[in-house]
Amino acid sequence: MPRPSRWNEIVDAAAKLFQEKGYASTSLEDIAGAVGIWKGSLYHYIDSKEELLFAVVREPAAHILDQIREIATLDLPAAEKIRRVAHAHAHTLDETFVYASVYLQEIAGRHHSAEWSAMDREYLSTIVRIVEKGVADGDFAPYVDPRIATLTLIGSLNWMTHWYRPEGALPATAIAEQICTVFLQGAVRRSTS
Amino acid sequence: MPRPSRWNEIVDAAAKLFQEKGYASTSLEDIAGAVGIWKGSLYHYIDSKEELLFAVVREPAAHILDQIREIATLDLPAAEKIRRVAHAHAHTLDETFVYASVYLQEIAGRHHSAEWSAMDREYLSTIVRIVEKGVADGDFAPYVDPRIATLTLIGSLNWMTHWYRPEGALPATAIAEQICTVFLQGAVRRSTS
Amino acid sequence: MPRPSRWNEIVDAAAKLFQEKGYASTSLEDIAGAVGIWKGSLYHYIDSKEELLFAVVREPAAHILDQIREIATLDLPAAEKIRRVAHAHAHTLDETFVYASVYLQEIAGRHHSAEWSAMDREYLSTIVRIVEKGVADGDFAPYVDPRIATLTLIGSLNWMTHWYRPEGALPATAIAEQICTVFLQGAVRRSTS
Amino acid sequence: MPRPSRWNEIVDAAAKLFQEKGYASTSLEDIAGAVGIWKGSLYHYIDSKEELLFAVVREPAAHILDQIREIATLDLPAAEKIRRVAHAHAHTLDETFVYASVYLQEIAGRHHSAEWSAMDREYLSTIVRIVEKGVADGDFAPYVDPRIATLTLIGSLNWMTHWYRPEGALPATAIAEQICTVFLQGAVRRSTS
DNA sequence: AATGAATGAGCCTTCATTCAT
DNA sequence: GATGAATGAAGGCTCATTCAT
Repeated sequence: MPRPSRWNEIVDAAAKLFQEKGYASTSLEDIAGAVGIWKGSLYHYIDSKEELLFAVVREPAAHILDQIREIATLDLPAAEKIRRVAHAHAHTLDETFVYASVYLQEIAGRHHSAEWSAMDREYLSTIVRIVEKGVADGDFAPYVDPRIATLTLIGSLNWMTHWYRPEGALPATAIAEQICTVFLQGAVRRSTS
Repeated sequence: MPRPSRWNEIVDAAAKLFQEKGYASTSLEDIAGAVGIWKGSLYHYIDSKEELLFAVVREPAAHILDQIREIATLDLPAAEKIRRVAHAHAHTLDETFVYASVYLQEIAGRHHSAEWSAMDREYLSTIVRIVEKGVADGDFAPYVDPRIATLTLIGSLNWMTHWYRPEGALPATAIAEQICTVFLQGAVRRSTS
Repeated sequence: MPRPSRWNEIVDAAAKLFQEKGYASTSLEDIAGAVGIWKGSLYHYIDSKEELLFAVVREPAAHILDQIREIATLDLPAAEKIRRVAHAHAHTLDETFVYASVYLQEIAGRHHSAEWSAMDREYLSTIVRIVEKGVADGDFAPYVDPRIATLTLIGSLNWMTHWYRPEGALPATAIAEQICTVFLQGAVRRSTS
Repeated sequence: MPRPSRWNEIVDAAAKLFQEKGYASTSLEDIAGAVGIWKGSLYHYIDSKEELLFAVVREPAAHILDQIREIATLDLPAAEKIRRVAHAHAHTLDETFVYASVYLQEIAGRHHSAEWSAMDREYLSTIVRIVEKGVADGDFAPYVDPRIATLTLIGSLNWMTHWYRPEGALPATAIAEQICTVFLQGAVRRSTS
C-alpha cells in the first residue's frame, strides 16, 4: 500500500512555520526538517518558496470569498447578511486558523500579484454593497459610511488572528456574535430595547 | 548639547523600508543606501539590526500608551473615554504612520521581549477596564463582553494600517469618528433617535 | 536481434542540448524532458552523465578518423590527399553537425581520457605526415612547417562549427573546396596561372 | 601602506579556472579559494558570476578589435594588411592567452548579449572588407570568396588556443607568419617563385 | 565618523544519482 | 522499462557583523 505523497504534510508544516516566524524568516530547511525530509527534496513538490506560500493560502482565501459571494446573493435584510458574513469569516478563520493567519500577515496589504489584490478588492466591495443597501433601505443609520464601516468590521474580525486560539475555551461563534452585535447594535445601551 | 547626527535619518529610512518590505526582507545595506552611507558605517549608530527595529517602534508605542493611560484617569463617561481613545489611537497612527505600521506588522503578536508584551497587555487592559466600568454603570449594554469588545475596537483601528494613507483625502479624525460611532451606536438605525 | 529502444532518441536529444547549452549546463532532466521520460528512467540507459557525452561523440569521431586513415594510405599526391581530407572533414561535420560540435566544444582541448587524446593525436599526426611527404617530394613549398600548417588547416575546418549551418544555402562541399584551395594555392593571385 | 584591492587577483584566478575547467564547471568557491578569500567575499567585487566572465574577457576583446580597426584604415596592399592582422591577432592571443581562450570558448558562438555579437560581427566584417578589396584590386585570386576566406584565416588563428602555449619554445610571431604565409601564398610550391 | 574589505553562516535552488514500487 | 520520491552535495548569492585604516 503506497504511502500517500507528503504534499499535505509539507503545506501544513509550511503554514505553521510561516505563521510562527513569518514567511521571510522561515527557511526551507525549517520546513523540510519539520516534515522529515531534506530541503532539496522539497523541490519535487514546488518550484519556489513563494509557491509554497501561495499553496498555503489559496484555499482558505478562495473559500471565504465564495461564502461571502453567496451570502451577498441571498434575499435577506442587511443586518442579517452582516451577521452571516461575520460568522462565515470567523468560522473560516477558526477552521483554517494557521493558513488564514499567514494570509493576513503575508499577503493582505503587501504588494502581491494581481490575483490577490483582486481577491481583496472583491471581498471588500461585496460587503460594502451590502452595507450600502442597508443604508439605502433605512435599515442602517444615515451616519454609516459604507466603506469605512465595512473596513471596521473586517478589521475587527481579522484582528482575531492576534488573540484568538482555535483550541481555546472561547468559541469562534461566540466571538463572531459579539463582534457583529457590537457592530450592528453598538456598545451603548439603547434606551428602548 | 548633543551634536545632531544622522540618527534620525537612519531611523526614518529604516522605518520606511521595514514597512515597505518587512523587517526580515530589509537589509542593512538597503538602509545604509537610503541614507547615503556605507553598510559598515551603520554600526557607529547601532549594535544590531534588531535594535533598529525597536528604535523605530519605541516612541510611537510609548506615546499612544501614555495617551491611553491619561484618558483612563479622566472623570468622564465610558462612551466619551472610548471616543477619546479612538481619536488618540487614530491620531497617533496618522502622525507616526510608518512607525506604527512597523509596530503592528513586526512586533504585535510576535514573540518579542517582555517589554513589548507588557506594553500590549497594559494597553489592552486599560481599555478593557473602561468598557467594564461602562457596563457596570449601565452606560453600555449588558451583552457587551468587555474584552472582546475592546479587541473589536482595537482591531478596527489597527486595521487602518492596511488601507489608510496619511496623505489621502480622508482625514484620520473622520475615520476615528466613524469607527467609534459605529462601535458605540451600532450600524443599525435606532428607532428612537 | 535487439529490440529498438529509445537509445537513439536519447543520444540525439543529449547531443542537441549539449550543443545548445554546453555539457555542464545541460541537466539530465532537460534531456529526459526532451525525450518524454522521467529523469530517473534515464538510468536504464546510462550509468552516468559523462557516458552520454561520450556516446554522443564517439561515432562521428571514429568515423572521421577512419576516413583520414584511409586517405593517408592512398597513392595520391599530397595536394590531392589534403583536398580529400578537407572534404571528408567538412562532410562529416555536415552530416553529424550537432555531434561534431559537441566534440569540439567539450572534448577537444579538454583534459579527457587517454582514449580521446590518442584520437586527437592520431588525427593530427596522420595529416602532418601527408604534409611532410608533400614538402619532401617538393610538391609543397619549403617554407611550409608541416605541423603548423596542418593545425592551420584543421583550425579552419573546425571553426566551421562557429558559423556553418547544415540547413543553410552554402553547401559544406563548397566550403571545403574554398578552404583547401586557399590552403593549397593561397589567396594571392599567382602571376603564371 | 594599503594593500591594493584584489580585483586583479580575482580576475586572473577566474580567467585561469574558466580556461581550465570551463565557465559552467568553475565554482565561485574555486575562484575564491584560488585567491584565498571566502566565496561570499567575491560579492564585494562583482554582482554575479557572469559579470566576472565578462570582466575576464572584455579587455582583450576590445584590444584586438581596436587593432584590427586601425589596420583597416592604413594605406597598404591587402596582403600586407592580412599579414598585420594575423600578427596582431596572434600577438594578442599570446599576451592575453588565458583571457582570450576564455573568450573563444565561452563567448564566441554562444548566444550572448548584443554587445558581444556586435563585436564578433565587426571583427569579421572588417577583415572581410580587406579581402574584398584585395580581390577587387586583383591582388587576390578571383577564386577567393572573401567571407569564407576570412573565416578560414580567423579559424586558423583561433584554433591556436587548442595547441599554442605562451611559455613554449615556438613564438607566436613565427606561428602568425606561417599561418599568414600559407593563407597568402598557399602550401603548394609556386613554379615561378 | 566613515570606509570598504572580509567574514562565515545560511539561504534558495539545482542536480546527478539511487531505489522501492 | 518506467516512475517519482528522496538524497546529499554543491552552487550562486545574501547578509549581519567585524575591523583595520
